[in-house]
Formats: sequence, C-alpha cells, structure tokens
Amino acid sequence: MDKPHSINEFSKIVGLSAHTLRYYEKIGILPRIQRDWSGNRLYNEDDAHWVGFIKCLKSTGMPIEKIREYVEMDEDEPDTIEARRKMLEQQLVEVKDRIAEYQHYSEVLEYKLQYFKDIVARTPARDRMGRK
Amino acid sequence: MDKPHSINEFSKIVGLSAHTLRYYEKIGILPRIQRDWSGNRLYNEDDAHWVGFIKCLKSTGMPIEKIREYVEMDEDEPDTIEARRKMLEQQLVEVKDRIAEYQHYSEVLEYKLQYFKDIVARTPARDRMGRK
DNA sequence: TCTTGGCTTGGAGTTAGCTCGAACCCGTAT
DNA sequence: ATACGGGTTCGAGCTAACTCCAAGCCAAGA
Repeated sequence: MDKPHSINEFSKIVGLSAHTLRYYEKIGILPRIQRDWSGNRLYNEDDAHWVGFIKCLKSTGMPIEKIREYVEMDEDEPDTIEARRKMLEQQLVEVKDRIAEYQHYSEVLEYKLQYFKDIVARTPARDRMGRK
Repeated sequence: MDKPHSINEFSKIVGLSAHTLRYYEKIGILPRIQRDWSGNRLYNEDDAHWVGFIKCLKSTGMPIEKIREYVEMDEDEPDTIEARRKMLEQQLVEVKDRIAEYQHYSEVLEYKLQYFKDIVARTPARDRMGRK
C-alpha cells in the first residue's frame, strides 16, 4: 500500500490536470516532489494531503503568490509558525466574511425570485420587470 | 431630489471606477444610461439599483458573459421571465453550494490552526509541520 | 482667448491562472 | 529495430475582467 503514483494517476486522484500539477510545482506551491531514476514524478499520500490543503487556500480566494509565500515559510521551518498561523487566521476571517456576504446575496436572489413569482402570478405578460 | 449624477459621482456612490462603469455599459450589462445634451452620462436611482443587482450576480460568481445574456433578456421583455427565473434559481443553488463549501473549508482552516496551537504549546521549535 | 477640468471614444495593455504545443527522452510490446 | 505510450522541459498562448492611454470635445473661469 501507499505506492506512489505517476502524474496522470495522481491527476485523477486530486482532480487537477497534469499540466496544472507541473505548473504548481514550477511556481513553488507543490514542492519536493520525488522522481524515479528516469526523472518521472512520483506522488505519494503526503502530496495528496498537501494538494488538499492548497485547494482549500485557493478555493477560499488566497492568491497564488500568497500561497507561495506560505509554502516558502513552510519550507523554512520552524520559526515561521507564528507568521503562518497569522496567515491562516486571516484567511479564516475572510472565509467567514465571504459566507456572510453570500448569505446576504442568497437573500437578494430569493427576493428577486419572489418578485418574479408575483409577476407571473398576477399578470402573464406585458409587464416591465428588470431595473425596477 | 433624485437628481442624476455624473459618472465620477456615481462611481463613488456605487463603488465602481468610472472606467468600469463605461466598460460595463460597453459590454451591455449596464444599458440605457441617459446622456445630457452634450453627451455626458447621467446616472439615476434606477441605475444604482441595477448596479447593486449586477454586483450581486458578479460577486456570486456569474461570469460577465452570462450576466450579459441575462440583461439581454431583460431588455427583450416580457416572454423571457421564465428563462431569467431559471438563471437566478440556478445561481441561488450555486451560492448555497458555495456557502456549504466555504463552511467546510473554514473547518479545515480551524483544524489546521488547532494543529499549530498544539505544536506551539508542546514544543517551541525544531518541529516538522507542513505536509504532514 | 486661453486654459482647465471633466467628460467622451476606441483600442491597447495588464494580471492571474492556467492551458497548450513542440521537441525530446525512455522503457516495453511487436 | 521501431513504434508507442507516457513521461519530460520550456515557452508561448489564452481567457476574464478590468485598467489605462491618447486624442479630442465642451463649457466655465481668469
């Protein structure tokens, strides 16, 4: 078990294209990938976890450059823990803000949808909606 | 009251640059902006509401091209109501999915932060974190 | 009158984040 | 031997959504 995967296998596992995996490695957010003796990449469990974490940061809107800084600190070990903690703390704040924002917007959409329903119910055509 | 605003005034009101306002108009998601006799744009209350709605769609991740389609239908009136309702309905679904996703990710971040705290508490340095 | 400030336009440039292509290598099946 | 499938690198190209620039118009103030 735990045998390493080629880039294409790994691509399917983590849901990123092989292109993207190489790109992430090149820009430094997916470092220290092993190679076999002929130079091909080998991905293991740890890499899968790391990709999961990277996806968390990316999906929550952290720009790649900032992720790169985080990873660089992660490489530096170990006196960067406080800085990294701060970054994640702030990211968490942003995510929670975003959740609140989206909850607001979901209400906006629901309101607008209700408006549609009312119009359809009242008068089937000849009605001015939008902008009003 | 309700006097129209120049593009720079309106820019401040809605929080979009004048550049962006012209851009939005050009690509058709902010249509029917009045002009004064010398050709300058005049923005009114309705426009402000419309911009608010556009920002809702944009912030919740609808690509501009799709917003344009929506607006085009809005122009067409009135037999596009059902199609527009569907679009908003779907957008609402996506927003709710996104909220769930973000809630998951906020837990991931909290977990990772807890991990940091544990490490700092236990051993102040010389510790391997990241990737593990 | 001349300048200043705010607006106009069309089109070019920018940034982030991929995405793709071309040329090449390497080990196995025919 | 050679063709194939799956890797490699480097660098160019792409898309979305702005963002900026240059040239010009127009009206009010010194």
